[in-house]
Amino acid sequence: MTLYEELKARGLIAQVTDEALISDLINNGKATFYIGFDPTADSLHVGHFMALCLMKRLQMAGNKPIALIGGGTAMIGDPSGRTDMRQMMTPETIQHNCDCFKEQMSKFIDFSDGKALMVNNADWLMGLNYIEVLRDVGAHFSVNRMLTAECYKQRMEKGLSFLEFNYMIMQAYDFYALYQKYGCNLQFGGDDQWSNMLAGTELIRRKLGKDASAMTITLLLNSEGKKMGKTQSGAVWLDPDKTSPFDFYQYWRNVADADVLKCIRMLTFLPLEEIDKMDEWEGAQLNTAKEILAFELTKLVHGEEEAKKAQEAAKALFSQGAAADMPMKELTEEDLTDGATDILTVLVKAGLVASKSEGRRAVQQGGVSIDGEKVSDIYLSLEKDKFTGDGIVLKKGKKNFRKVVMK
RNA sequence: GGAUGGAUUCCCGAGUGGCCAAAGGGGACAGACUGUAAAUCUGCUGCAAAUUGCUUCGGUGGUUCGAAUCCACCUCCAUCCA
Repeated sequence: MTLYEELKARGLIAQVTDEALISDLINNGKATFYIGFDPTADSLHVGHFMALCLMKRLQMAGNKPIALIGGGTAMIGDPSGRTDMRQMMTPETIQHNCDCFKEQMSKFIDFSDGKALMVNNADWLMGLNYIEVLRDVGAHFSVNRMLTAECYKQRMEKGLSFLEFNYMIMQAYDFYALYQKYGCNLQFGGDDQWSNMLAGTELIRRKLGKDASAMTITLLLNSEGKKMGKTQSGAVWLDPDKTSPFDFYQYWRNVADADVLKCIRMLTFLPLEEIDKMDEWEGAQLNTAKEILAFELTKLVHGEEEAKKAQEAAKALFSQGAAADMPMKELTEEDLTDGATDILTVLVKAGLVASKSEGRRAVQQGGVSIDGEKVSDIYLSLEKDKFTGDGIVLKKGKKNFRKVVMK
C-alpha cells in the first residue's frame, strides 16, 4: 500500500488539487511541503497534533517538511470559519507563542540535519512595503472572486474588516515565498484553509508560471458535526501543564461510540489491518477500543510512561479501586483555620468547582463524595488529620477526582 | 459624512418604572438509567457570612422613593445612502 493510499484509507485526505500529481510526489519522497501554524495560543492542541502526525508520516516516506509558524499572519488573524472578529494579539504575545510552538513541535518532528525546517513568516512578511505588495501581489487577486470564497461567506453577514480580508493574500504570499526559497511544492492544511491554499497555488502560477499543489486534511469532527478536541473549558492541549496526561487520556476514553474508530484510524499509527478488525466491535466492547485510542494517543503525546500511569489511574478510579496517580491538590497550613476546613472550601481549592455556590449545589444534589462516601452536609468540617498521610479522594460527579493531601 | 435599527447572564433571546438575579430555549453541571457511550427522565445554572445581603442588562452621568426599562452624552455593531 502506498503512502497516499494509506492516508486516504485512514480518511485523512479531504481535498486535493491534483490527485495523480500529489500521490506521485509524496509516494516517492519528492515533496517539500509546508503546513502553517497560527500561534494563537501558547500551546499546540489536538488539531495541530493531526497536522504533526501527517508531517511525520510524510517525513518517514522521505519527504521534507517545513513547519511554518505564522508569526506574521497572526498579526492579521484568520477569519476562516469564524463568525466574529478575532481578537488582535500583541506582538509580544505572538512572539511568546511562537517560542512555545517551536519547543513542542521539536518533540514530534525530527529537525536534525536539515531533515525538516522550521520558519516564521514574520521574517519575510514584516518587512514588506505596502505599495510594493499591492502592485506585486494585489494585482493578481480579484476581489469579486475572493468574496465568493467559502471562508468569507460566513463573514459577509457579520461583517469582515479589511485587515482580516488580507489574510488570504498573506497566506498566498507565504506559499509563493516558500516555493522560491525552498522549492516548496505542496501545502497541507486543515480543510477550512482550502480557499487560502488555493490562493497560494494560483499566485505561484500567475507570478512564476509554475504548478504547486495543495491538499487538505479532514477536520476531525464528531458524529454531531462539531470539531473535536474541545471541551467546555477550552481546547485539549498537548502541554501537560495545561491539560494533564490524565485528563488527556480521559478525553479520548470518553469519546462517543460513533467516533472511536474514526479517531483511531485518523490519529494513531496502528496498522490499518488491526483497525479494520475493530470495525466488527459493538456495544460495550467498544470500551476496549476507547482504551486503545486513549492509550495510544497519550503515548504519542506524553510518552509511554505517562500513558501507563494515566491508564492505571483511570482503571483504578472507575473500578472503585484505590487512588493511584491522579490529579492532586496539596494543602498547606494556610489553607486551614484552627486546624480544620470545610467541604465547600476544599472543593473550590481543589479546582473541582468554580465557586462555593456551585459546590453547595453539587453537595445538595448528591454529587460529592469523600473516599467513596457521599457527602450530604454542606457545612461538613474536615480536620487536619484527614489530609495527612494518604489524604482523601474527593469526587465530584462521576468523572472528576482529586486527591487532597497535606503538604 | 447622512438615515435607520441594535448592544440583556456561557450562547440565542424575552423583558418598555416596583411583582426582576431577570421568561423561554440551547449548552454546562448534578442525579436516575447505563458501558467512564448515546438517547431519555429529573434537578440545577450570578456571588456570598445564605429565610438575608451584595454585584449584574455596552459606558458615563442624570431624573425618580425606586431604573435593564425614562433622559443626555459617549463607544461599538449591522443595514441602506454617499
